[in-house]
Amino acid sequence: MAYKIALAALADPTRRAVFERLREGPMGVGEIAAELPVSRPAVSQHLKVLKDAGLVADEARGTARIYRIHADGLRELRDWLDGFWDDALANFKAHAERDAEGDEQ
Amino acid sequence: MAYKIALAALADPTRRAVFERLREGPMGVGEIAAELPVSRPAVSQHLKVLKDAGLVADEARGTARIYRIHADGLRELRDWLDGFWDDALANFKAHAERDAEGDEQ
DNA sequence: GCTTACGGTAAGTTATGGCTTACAAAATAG
DNA sequence: CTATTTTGTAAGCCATAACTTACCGTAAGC
Repeated sequence: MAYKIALAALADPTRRAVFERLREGPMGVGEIAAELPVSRPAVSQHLKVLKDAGLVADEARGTARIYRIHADGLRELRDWLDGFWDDALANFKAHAERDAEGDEQ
Repeated sequence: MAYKIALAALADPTRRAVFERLREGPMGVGEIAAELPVSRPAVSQHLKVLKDAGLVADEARGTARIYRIHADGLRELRDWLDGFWDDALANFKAHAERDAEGDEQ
């Protein structure tokens, strides 16, 4: 069910840039915003969405708030995608076999 | 690069419903729209987006046009997601080790 | 030939959401 | 205790995009 929220969260380019920034490791909000073409509040709003999607986790560190990539949201997205992957392969196989049958007739 | 388009395509609930409808197998536009709460032109527009994302493929069948799930878009999305998955695990592991170090001091 | 069925496209409307500026809250420094 | 740093939140603006109705093209059937 949460894969829907994760998909919506990762669809926005800026939000995806925030997410990819955390690939380098955990860091604070200002640090993320420093190399992005949007304001710090915008980054804060994006992080809220990513957190609700289970894609990032945060931790208080003094007055700062350190964000890092969280695996839960990624797992839900991966599981949903794998289901489609299997269906797509089965679908392709069935389609190929149906075509082969048609050729024989 | 195309995973971005695939993400944006699958973010919309209605478009995802169209896509999931094709899980049952290839079918025409009207057949898809029949059990969805939107008009047939809306479905047609969604299918165009899904096709541009490499998520579906179409085939002329008389006056009808049969759509089916296409594996290419799914593969790009899966590959991108797997990269994040690996990084997230490494990130988690490094974080856990750093915490353990901190406890020993 | 004309009609019917099926689908793509155009134009216009409306709602969603991403961005900015301004402000408030909380923890550290001095 | 005051000032500074860091972040979250509110209000408002504006662009995007999802949907509808209306129309056009195309293939089959009588």
